[in-house]
Amino acid sequence: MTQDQSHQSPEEEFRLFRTVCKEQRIKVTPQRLEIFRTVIAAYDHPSAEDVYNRVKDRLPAISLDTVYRTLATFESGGIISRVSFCEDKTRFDPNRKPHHHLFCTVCKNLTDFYWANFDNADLPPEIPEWGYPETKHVQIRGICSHCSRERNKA
Amino acid sequence: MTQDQSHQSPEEEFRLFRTVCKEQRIKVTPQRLEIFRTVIAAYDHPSAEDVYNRVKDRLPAISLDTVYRTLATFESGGIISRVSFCEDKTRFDPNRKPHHHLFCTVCKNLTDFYWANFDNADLPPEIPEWGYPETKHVQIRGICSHCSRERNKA
DNA sequence: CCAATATTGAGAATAATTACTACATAGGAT
DNA sequence: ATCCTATGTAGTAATTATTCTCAATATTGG
Repeated sequence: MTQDQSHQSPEEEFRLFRTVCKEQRIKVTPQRLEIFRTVIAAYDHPSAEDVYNRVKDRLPAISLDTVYRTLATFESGGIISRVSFCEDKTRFDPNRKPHHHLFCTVCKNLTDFYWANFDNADLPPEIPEWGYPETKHVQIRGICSHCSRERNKA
Repeated sequence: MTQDQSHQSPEEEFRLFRTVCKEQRIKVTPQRLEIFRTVIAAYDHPSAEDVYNRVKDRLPAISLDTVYRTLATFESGGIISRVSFCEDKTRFDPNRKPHHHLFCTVCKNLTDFYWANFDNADLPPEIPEWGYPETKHVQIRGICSHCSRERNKA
């Protein structure tokens, strides 16, 4: 619902990016910077190809593979996460706060939501038996209000 | 955890299958019967290719495409569901009870679990604003006890 | 500034899934 | 029970997302 990605000045953004690169021990390259900017500012859970198309405006020579590789790097550094339950492509998510997902099966839009009660709830007793959970996510699929209205028109 | 797929006699299985086909208005074919049997009895969330390999023992001429199409048919008829958040292939799930998933990121095994408290909990108030939910699932990723033990040996 | 090393772009490769087509078959009408 | 037609099937080819290879290039610690 609320999607308050941090929109900061280019200088701040660049400083943040340098810090991140230092932490992850990866080199600062123009490609990575643009991908970082793009994905951090994205509100719509873009796919790798979406990111590629947006970045191409500023770096026309960039390759799709670089985007894939960079997103994977950012993912393993914990800067973004990967959402793969949508029907087709993998999509990327810069939201670092604990959150959950609403997926509209008609327009394929993905929306974040927060649910503190769930986050704090005790897991069922069989989980510790199973092993060691690292992440827990709720995924709600349905039809968003917009698509539902469109559908009722027809 | 507990995976009590109904293991019934072949005759019962066949009767059930005929009923299902009648309901869905699809033809009874040997291919569909074998796929039905296989997937209903599966305890491990098989991929389309897994199902294909199992069915081939009984129907050596079957094509992978038929398996894909049949699984899609069964899915739209609500007989099985599709789990696509695993890293690679889509996997299929014959469990019709409300349930959730544990995914081991090491061995890629997928385990069902039940959580009535979650199923009955009220959703956060922003959901009705968003639209009309149809399904809600919890997905827990982590390391299962078995893999954790293996890892500690090394 | 330079050398060591990581990263990139281009195109090819891989893997999962779907489309197409000609033939076969199930099952309702007769 | 048999015929007819819609539907399903196998085989092959296409598509789509993603990853690999490798030579050329860029980055950064010293």
